[in-house]
Amino acid sequence: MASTRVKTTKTGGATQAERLQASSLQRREQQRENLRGAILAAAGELFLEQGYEAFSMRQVAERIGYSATTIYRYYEDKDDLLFAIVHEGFTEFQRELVAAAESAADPIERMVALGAAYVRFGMQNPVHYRLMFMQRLDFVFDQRKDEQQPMVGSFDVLQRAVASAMDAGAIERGDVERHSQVIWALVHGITSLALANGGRFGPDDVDRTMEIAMKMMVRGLRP
Amino acid sequence: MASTRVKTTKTGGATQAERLQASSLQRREQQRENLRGAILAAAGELFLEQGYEAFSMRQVAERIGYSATTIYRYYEDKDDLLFAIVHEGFTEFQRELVAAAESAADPIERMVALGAAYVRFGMQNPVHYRLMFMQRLDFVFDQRKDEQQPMVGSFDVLQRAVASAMDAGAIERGDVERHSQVIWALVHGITSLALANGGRFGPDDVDRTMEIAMKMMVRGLRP
Amino acid sequence: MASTRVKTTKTGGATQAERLQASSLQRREQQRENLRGAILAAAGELFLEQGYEAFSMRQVAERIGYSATTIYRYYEDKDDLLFAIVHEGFTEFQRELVAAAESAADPIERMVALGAAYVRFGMQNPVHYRLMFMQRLDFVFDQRKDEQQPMVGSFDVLQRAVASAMDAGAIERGDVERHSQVIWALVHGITSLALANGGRFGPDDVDRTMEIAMKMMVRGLRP
Amino acid sequence: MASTRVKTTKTGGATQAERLQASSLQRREQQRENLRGAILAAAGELFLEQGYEAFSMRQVAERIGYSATTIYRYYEDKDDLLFAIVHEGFTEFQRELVAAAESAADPIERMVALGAAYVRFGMQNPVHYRLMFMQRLDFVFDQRKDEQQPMVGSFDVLQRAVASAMDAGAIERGDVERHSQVIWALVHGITSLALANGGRFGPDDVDRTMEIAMKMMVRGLRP
DNA sequence: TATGAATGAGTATTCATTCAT
DNA sequence: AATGAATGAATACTCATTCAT
Repeated sequence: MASTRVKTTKTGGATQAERLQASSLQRREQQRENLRGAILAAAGELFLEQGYEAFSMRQVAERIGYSATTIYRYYEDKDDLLFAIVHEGFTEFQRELVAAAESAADPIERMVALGAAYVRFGMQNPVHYRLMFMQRLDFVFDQRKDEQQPMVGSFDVLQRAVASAMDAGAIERGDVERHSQVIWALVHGITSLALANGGRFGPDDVDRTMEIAMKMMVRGLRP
Repeated sequence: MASTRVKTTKTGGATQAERLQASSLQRREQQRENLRGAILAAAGELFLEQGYEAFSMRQVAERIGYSATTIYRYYEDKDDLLFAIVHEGFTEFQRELVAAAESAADPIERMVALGAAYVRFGMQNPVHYRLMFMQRLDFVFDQRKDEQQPMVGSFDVLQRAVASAMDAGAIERGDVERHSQVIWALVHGITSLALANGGRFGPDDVDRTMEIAMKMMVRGLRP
Repeated sequence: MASTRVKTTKTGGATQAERLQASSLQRREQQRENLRGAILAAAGELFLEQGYEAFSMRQVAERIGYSATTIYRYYEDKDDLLFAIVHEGFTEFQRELVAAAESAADPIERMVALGAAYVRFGMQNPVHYRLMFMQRLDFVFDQRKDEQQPMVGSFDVLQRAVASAMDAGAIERGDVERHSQVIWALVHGITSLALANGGRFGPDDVDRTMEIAMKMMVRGLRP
Repeated sequence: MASTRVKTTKTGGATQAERLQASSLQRREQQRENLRGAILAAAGELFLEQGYEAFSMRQVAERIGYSATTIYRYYEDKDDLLFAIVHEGFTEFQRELVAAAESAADPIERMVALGAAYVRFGMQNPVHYRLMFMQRLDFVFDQRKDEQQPMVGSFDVLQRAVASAMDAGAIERGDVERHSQVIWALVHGITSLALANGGRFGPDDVDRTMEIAMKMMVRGLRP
């Protein structure tokens, strides 16, 4: 019935019909984004609780109280939904890396800050990290998806830091991409081992390990 | 016997039951006593061919020509069997690390040799590496399971190398375990990124990346 | 508009809804009035490409860039749409039979020409033939649906040829309808076996078989 | 418990254990064949009631009161089960053709008897006929399955009849296989049209049509 | 006139595991 | 020591169709 429509607006301007249509469209868009978001959120939760293997479309559907079919209106298939989670994760990841990069003016300090931010993200979002960097690393390198590519963007942040450190003479000159890979490998290694080690590898352990690692990195790359 | 009847009534594509019956004849050649070993071997092969997700008890059973039930006599459940594969992988891994460690007298060279051996193992046994270090890293730290612990043993090899390098004054003194972790993290990071990157990360790339990494490590840890 | 937002948040593989939206722009070119015709054409194509089992309303809708719901405005349900395809097929079928009938003045030659045209139609429109004469033969005899009945019309062409052959004394007198049925059965049998046999029954085989069949028919019906 | 075992046998001869094992095996075989048969029967019924499209593994399972999974112990997949139905049909079909062939000594009469038997089978087993000759004609020509091939066997019966009619000079000499195809096409055409026509094509109609068809065939092939 | 949203029912198939023998 | 039988639960995904707007 029209009752719901009346609620939304009532003031002058355009034709009533036009206003109705416009707001109706907007509402639909809103609803669509809402549900899309709700699915994503539910998927994230489920994934967090049950892990990669147990994650299933049906359970996501049940969690939001919609039929399983409905999900397919919003996400093409399971991979598409998982990809969305990964995408979300990388967006946040990139944000944190950028913030870290901006937090330090000194090239060396910036690199260290980036390393710390990387590991911190992993420790604070273990489920996402696992999905992003361990279970579905294929998404990261899969160019076909995602034009904005926060995956690549994240790596770029690191690469730029390395490049400017080289420019500043803070570290020895060399292949920027490859040096970045080495640093990435180092922090990724620490993070994934820490995550796997679960209980026995507390925040303190990570900090102390990182201290050694960063020191090694800085001294090892010095000109 | 009635058994032939079954064959005649049903032709063409074989039923599960029939496939079992057929392979049952073939299997007598196989050792009876070390059926446990045969299962493990078959499981390893299957795992290598199909990967973690596709690995299934039924297929292992079919491969050795025993009923699925039989496997449960030798391995408690799927995880138990997977653990055995991991264990086997670590045994080989340890062997290669030990060989690498023995190949070099100089403490620094030994550490570099260990790093190279680590990465080489990953590149040459990608399926096992993924299982051991990425998919089921939990096994590594799961003390309850393994008494001989080649997992821990492998790490010890590294730790000893680090310790003796410190003793020899080749690298700065410090917490041996933690330094070892950093090195492990570095090579693990490189290996897992290389594996994930699949096509775009050929042997040459790995070599070049390792060159930088090892150089950074050596210089970074120098007293 | 918010519509662009949808596009940006979600990238890569398109959702159902998005694919619809995209093709919706494209479709304006299409005729509005004879949307019914456009649907039919798309359905025909799809059916031809995918076959009976894979044919689905959703895919038809997607192909013309309208929502699935829209189709239901023009066709009651799936069967109704399929019936329309069959109807179309029979219209063409009748056209070809009529042409064949008119191509020969001699009564016997005309019957042979009809037989040849029948089989040719089947070989050249295998998908439609299967639908019309094998999968949904029920449509042919379903009086309720069609008023113009090109199905019946096609049969009439044959019946008239038989009748005039009888009148001319070219074939023995007898029950026209029944004689026509026999001839229809003969050519239908040949066509359907040829279609089913797929690869092994090439055009040459059909020709040679038809030669025998037509000769048998002609001699068998001679007064 | 042993109680069930005791029931089976109790008389002398071999070791008790041996006897037990033997009868136990036999019983199992029996049971296996029973269930296999029960599935096939249920599948046939279901198929008969619901038709090809609606036929599903789940429903077959439900009908016999077993879990869906169980069926897969006896039939590899849906096609395998359908094939079994077809096979069963062709076995009966061949039996009836052979009986018809043996019922007549005269070559011409034999051919007519075969034609009649063919059509009769179709009219009396419409569902099987449809599956065998219309829906899954691919099974008939699919060499890979079924070594005994009652499909091919059935056709051989006809071919032999044609060959001996030629030898006896009852029909004109010519390509046996092709002549057989024509005859097959004729009776298949009649049968499938009769089946499709459903109500309006009663047994009498079929008889009268066949009368004309057979007469045409006999006269048309006469030397 | 057209549509977006939603659904319920259904599909074949696979899996790890248990149990009585 | 080994097995055949059986199962329950689960999976992703597709379809025709309805309804309010």
